[in-house]
Amino acid sequence: MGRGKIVIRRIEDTKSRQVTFSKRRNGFLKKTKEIAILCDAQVGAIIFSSTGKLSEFSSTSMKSVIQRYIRSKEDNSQLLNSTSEAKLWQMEASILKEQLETLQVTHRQVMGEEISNMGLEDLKSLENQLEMSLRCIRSKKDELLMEEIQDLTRKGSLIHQHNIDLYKKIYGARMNAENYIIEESDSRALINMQLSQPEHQTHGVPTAL
Amino acid sequence: MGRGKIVIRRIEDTKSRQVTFSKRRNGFLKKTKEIAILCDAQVGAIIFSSTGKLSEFSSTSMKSVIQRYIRSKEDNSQLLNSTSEAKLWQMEASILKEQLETLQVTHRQVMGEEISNMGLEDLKSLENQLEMSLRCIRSKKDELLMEEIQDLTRKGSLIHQHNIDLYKKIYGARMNAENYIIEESDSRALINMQLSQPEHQTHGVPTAL
DNA sequence: AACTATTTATAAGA
DNA sequence: TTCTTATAAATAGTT
Repeated sequence: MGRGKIVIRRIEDTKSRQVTFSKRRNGFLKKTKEIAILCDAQVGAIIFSSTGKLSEFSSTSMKSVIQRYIRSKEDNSQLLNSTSEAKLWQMEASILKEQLETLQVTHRQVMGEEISNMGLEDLKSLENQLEMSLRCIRSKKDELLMEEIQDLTRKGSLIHQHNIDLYKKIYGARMNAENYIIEESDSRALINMQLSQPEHQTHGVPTAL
Repeated sequence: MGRGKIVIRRIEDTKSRQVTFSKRRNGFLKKTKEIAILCDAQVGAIIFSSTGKLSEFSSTSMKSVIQRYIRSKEDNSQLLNSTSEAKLWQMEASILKEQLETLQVTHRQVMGEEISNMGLEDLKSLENQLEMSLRCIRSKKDELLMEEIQDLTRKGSLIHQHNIDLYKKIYGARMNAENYIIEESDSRALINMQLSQPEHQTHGVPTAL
């Protein structure tokens, strides 16, 4: 939708983030109006830019949209006094939020982002940890590949056996040693063709049978 | 943006209004997500179809968007009664919980744990991602190491220069070429001793000065 | 803010 | 609802 394809991830450069924001905000608000009019829908859209500026559109009043929204979320469980219930959920939410934020930072670091402020020791231990993970993951991957290979080998043997049986049926007792050897090599070629279908990236796992 | 141009007015035919709604709703929610991610904006979008079905997207929790919206309107923050309040906090908690759990699973996978149920493709892409992270982290580490080396080199030069000055003071004009060379080599040895203090694991970064 | 080459969304049809 | 395809619209990169 522009000169080049982009991936949807946070634009790091502040300037271009703001430019993109104001372009897309226009498009977004336009789309919001259009769906409201075309489809006779009740919409409310609220958007705060990263600099904190508010933009909004609502087909009816924003208040009515929000109130309808809240009503639609209400179910029929009213056990606690709603004020204390609110407080309890609020506490729960704040705990969860904190956990989430901590984990998000860790995760970004593990993904190699947001490492500018990390010290040498932290980087070293992160590196070691990732190396360990990578070893686990590769070994699991190799395990799966080996399983697949074994599976294919088993299938190959079955096909091979089947071929031998077929040849026996065709040539019966007349089959001599010379014929058998020739035909066996042909049936092996067939098996190998069938086995070559799944494409693998190998990691020291021999694909040859 | 389609086989033909349309004018933005209510689609009278109920059937095609609904079809258009569900197509445009997808696009709308997609755009909402994109602007939130790309531009680091806080967005909330609420949309009721003409049949009354609710769809929504919010970058943070809808509650927090609505609350920020209400605050930004700078007046009666008593738009919500405590029942709605409780409901919104409950929603917030459940969203956070879900996010946390998802991220926890991802994180354990990245750490090479809980990979038993992963498929080959997922393992491959995880492996690639970790390799990329590792490259980022190592390059950051190397950068820090290089800085440290430069710093030490600078300090070393200063010490060296200081030594030369001391020798000059001691021997003054009497200093001959032979002496100077011997003493200089001694002062280099001293510098090298001081530089060898921090223990590094090297990654293609030469430690030799 | 404008321009424009591209990508993306989607209207119409199946 | 989902897919396909021709076309309109949005927008990324550039000026």
